[in-house]
Amino acid sequence: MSESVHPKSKGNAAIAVEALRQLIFAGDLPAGSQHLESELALRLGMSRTPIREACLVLQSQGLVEVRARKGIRILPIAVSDMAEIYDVLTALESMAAAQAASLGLSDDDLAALERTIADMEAALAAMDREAWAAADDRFHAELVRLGGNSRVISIVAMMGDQVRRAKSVTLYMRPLPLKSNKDHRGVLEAIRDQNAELAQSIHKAHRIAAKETLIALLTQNRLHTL
Amino acid sequence: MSESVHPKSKGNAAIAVEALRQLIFAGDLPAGSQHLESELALRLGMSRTPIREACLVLQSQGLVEVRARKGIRILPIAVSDMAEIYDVLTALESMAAAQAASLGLSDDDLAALERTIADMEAALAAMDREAWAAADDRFHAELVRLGGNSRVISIVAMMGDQVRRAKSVTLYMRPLPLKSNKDHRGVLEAIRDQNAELAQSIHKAHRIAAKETLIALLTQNRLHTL
DNA sequence: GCATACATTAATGTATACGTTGTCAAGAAT
DNA sequence: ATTCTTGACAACGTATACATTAATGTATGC
Repeated sequence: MSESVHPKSKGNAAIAVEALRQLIFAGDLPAGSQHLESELALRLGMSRTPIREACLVLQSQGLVEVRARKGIRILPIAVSDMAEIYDVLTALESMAAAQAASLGLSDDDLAALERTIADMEAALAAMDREAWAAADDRFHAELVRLGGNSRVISIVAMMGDQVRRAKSVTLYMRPLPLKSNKDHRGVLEAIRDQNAELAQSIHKAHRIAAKETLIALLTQNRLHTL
Repeated sequence: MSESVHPKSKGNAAIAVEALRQLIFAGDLPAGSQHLESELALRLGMSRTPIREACLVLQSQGLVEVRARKGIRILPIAVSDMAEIYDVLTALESMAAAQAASLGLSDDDLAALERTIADMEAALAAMDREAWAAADDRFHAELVRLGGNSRVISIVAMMGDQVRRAKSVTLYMRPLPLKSNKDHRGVLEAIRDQNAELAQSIHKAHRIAAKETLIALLTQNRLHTL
């Protein structure tokens, strides 16, 4: 018996996690809004049990807060939260860059990273901001992957989800980040040269600049919460 | 019906999280062992529902792994895991030290940190390893608290739980860490002097040394998993 | 008129029953 | 003898019914 073509092997709880994440990112569940378990259960066409489990997962990822008898609250992201997140990313990614450099990676290992940079350059040339942001995300994810620390990878992945919300808001507010790619290439070269110190310092400076740019944009535009 | 005298205000799920954590740390649920939900439910005198939720929480904290139809598996901590954890702690705590230094904290704010150092010195004088380890934990927790980044605080708290397991094993293998306190005092002084760079570099070196000591002990004693 | 105490109610937390699915073993076929 | 098939079982995943609890509204007393 052919099952459906879709891999149904995911349980309803996993589906709920994905669906709720989508709803949050799409703005269907606005930041600060509160929702009852039964409401979400009805909306997703399943019972409360998988909804509860999904909310626990999302809570552990810092996206929502479950409060007894007050419903599930979509956590707003304040400017101070973005500052905290960027600081964590700065520390962990810089370390990952240094460790990647000291691993003596082959050009083959670095191919994926190089491709993300090429993609960013192509996106810049086409002035395609969405494509640039997507490639930039891949660059950071690939960088920590090369670092080889699985805990860093998962922490960065989680926070990356939250950063995406803020970046999507500010994406069309700022000039095209032409300078940014110089940093990316610099990090790549330093890793290729096994220069850990340089890789770390370039990436750290890059992240700090990105943080200040983002925070300046958010405060200037009175975007206190996202 | 007087139920128990215990404060019932915590839900059963929260109780289960705490109880399971205790069982894991006490070794009643050995690393690598697998346990059915119904077994744990019976053992803690509650139904499967709060047990399931507790296991999800513990899984998000990296203590266990839930595998369908295979039971809850207590994750063993390999030496490579400890290396990863220490690297993360090094990066985040060093940043916290730097940020604490740049905040211009008053002596009052630093009192708690200073007390943990005093406690460590007292424990060393009494050659009380357990007390020293407890005070050392408090030192690191207090340091990141002063850093003021709530995400760093929670990440460090989570990983601290896992480090405790490894430290308890090696606690009586190594010489008393007499040199360690020089570092702690150095970090405190640097924070008081608002010397961010110095605070960061001292703490970073301290953590790297601690990592190498621990890993050397674990490998020498063939403790591949904990 | 205001405050306090109590009743109501609505939403979460928990238990349990049921469906679903992977595992494991026993048996047959090659 | 080994391997493949098949079927029963056992554990999880989900739904639902129930208990618990906190918030809200109402009534009463001061």
